[in-house]
This record gives sequence, structure tokens and C-alpha cells, in this order.
Amino acid sequence: MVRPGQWGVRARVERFSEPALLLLLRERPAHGYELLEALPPLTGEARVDMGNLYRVLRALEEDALVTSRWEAGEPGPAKRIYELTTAGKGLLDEWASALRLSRERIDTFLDRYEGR
Amino acid sequence: MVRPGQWGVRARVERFSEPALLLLLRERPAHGYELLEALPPLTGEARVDMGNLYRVLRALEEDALVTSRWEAGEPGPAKRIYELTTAGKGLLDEWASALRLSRERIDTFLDRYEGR
DNA sequence: GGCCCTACATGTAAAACACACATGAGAGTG
DNA sequence: CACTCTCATGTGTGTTTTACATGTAGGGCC
Repeated sequence: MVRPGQWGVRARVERFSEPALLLLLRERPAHGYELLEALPPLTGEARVDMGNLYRVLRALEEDALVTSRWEAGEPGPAKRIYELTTAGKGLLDEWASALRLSRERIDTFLDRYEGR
Repeated sequence: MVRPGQWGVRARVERFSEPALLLLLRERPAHGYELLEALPPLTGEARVDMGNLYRVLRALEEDALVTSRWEAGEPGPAKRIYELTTAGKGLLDEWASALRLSRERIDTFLDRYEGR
């Protein structure tokens, strides 16, 4: 976005969908599409890219931060249900403290911006 | 960072150096190297990439958000002094409100994380 | 059969960021 | 005066992250 007369600003935390995902999964196991719909109110983004969402889920699984199992039988296509592991909970905790730090930095910035 | 057994987490706001730059320049005109040293306490990052810093400065100038002039004569190499324009102040204001939103989203996340 | 919704996924381009290196002035040291 | 150090401004290029587009497939509805 650093280029045209397009200096629209969003101020997003990078990879914010990742901790959001982990938090939702800590609350209860879920499948991808379900998470896709549950994410926006948590992230504040209107839409979440589904392609990348599935990629993140599989990357998390590769490192044993979540596990998955297929759930067939239900009406509609088969669903892959994801569940948080203990390691995954640990990562969520890391995110939480990183986000607290991030919030402090934003506060520092805004205080200085407001001239305090 | 989404790949190896490397799930270290930083939770940075994307392009955060940009509003930081604008804020510093609102306080007083400055040259690149000076900004480079003034940024870390504001962003919380240990180091800021100088290459990208200069690129951002010139991109900002292209869109008339800052102006620059060479300052020679002083001891040491010539410096390019950057100054914030009215449009630049406007962009800083946009960043500030975007950052307030971002902080609220983090709060929402943390509240839910802490089970409230 | 044609259309929509759910569900999972890959391909690829663009944006943001990190790392490495080049250039040059002046100042201090042996 | 060659050597190294700091200040200062940049370019080149690879990696990571995000965005946009597309593909496949089951099932319900009319």
C-alpha cells in the first residue's frame, strides 16, 4: 500500500487471525467454515480470507498446536473438526502477552499523539 | 513465520513505523538517521530497518505528506531534512483513530481470552 | 438439470518486511 | 597519509504475510 495516492490506513495487528483462531478453538472444537464465520466479530475485519485460513489451520496442525479429525455423516460436505492441543493453548498464552505489549505500545503512541 | 517449529509471536501493528515517523515529524522536522534513532522507544522495536525507513520517507514525499530539503554546511555528511505537511498531519490523524480502533479490538480479544 | 449453499482447498500476485551491501564525508589514530 | 570509525543516505534482493482468484464436491430446492 506504500505507493499510490492510496494512503488508507487500517492499523491491523499482523497475523491477528491466528490468535483469534486459537481462542475460538479453546472455547470449543470447530471446523474451518464455522471459524470463518465466527472470526469477524473477534478481529473486527469484515471478511477473513478462507484460503489463508485453511492454510494456517494446517500449518498449526503440522506443529501439533491443533489436531483434526474428519466428521462425515452429517448433512452437507464432510467437515474437518479442529481441536486445540496443550501446546496450542501455550501458543495462545504467548499471543495474549504479546498483545498486551502491543496494546501498551499503542497507548504510548496515542498518549504522545495527544500531547501528554 | 507460518511454517517451521518457529511459532514465536510478536503481535506487531503492520507499518507501525509509518505513524511513528509522522508523529516524530509533527514534533519537529528531522533527518532520516535521526528518526532511525528516535523510533525504537516509540515503536518498542529494538531496531528499525534503515533501508525501508528511507523508502517510506520518499514514498511519503511523493504523495506530498512530507517535504524535504538538503541541509549542507554542517559538520558531517549532508542531511535531508523532512518536514510534515498539512496532508501529512491529516494522515497522522487517520492513523491515530485507526490505532484507537485497533486497541479496542485487542481489548475485546483479551477480555474474551481472560473469560470475561 | 440448473442453481445456490456449505465445506475444503490450491495457485498466484501484491504488499510488507528483513537482510545485505554500496557510497561518501569527516574525524581520530598510528 | 593510510586506516578505521561514525554519521548519513541510499539500492538490491529475498522472505513472509496478505489478498484475490479459482477449483472441486456434496446436498437441497424448484
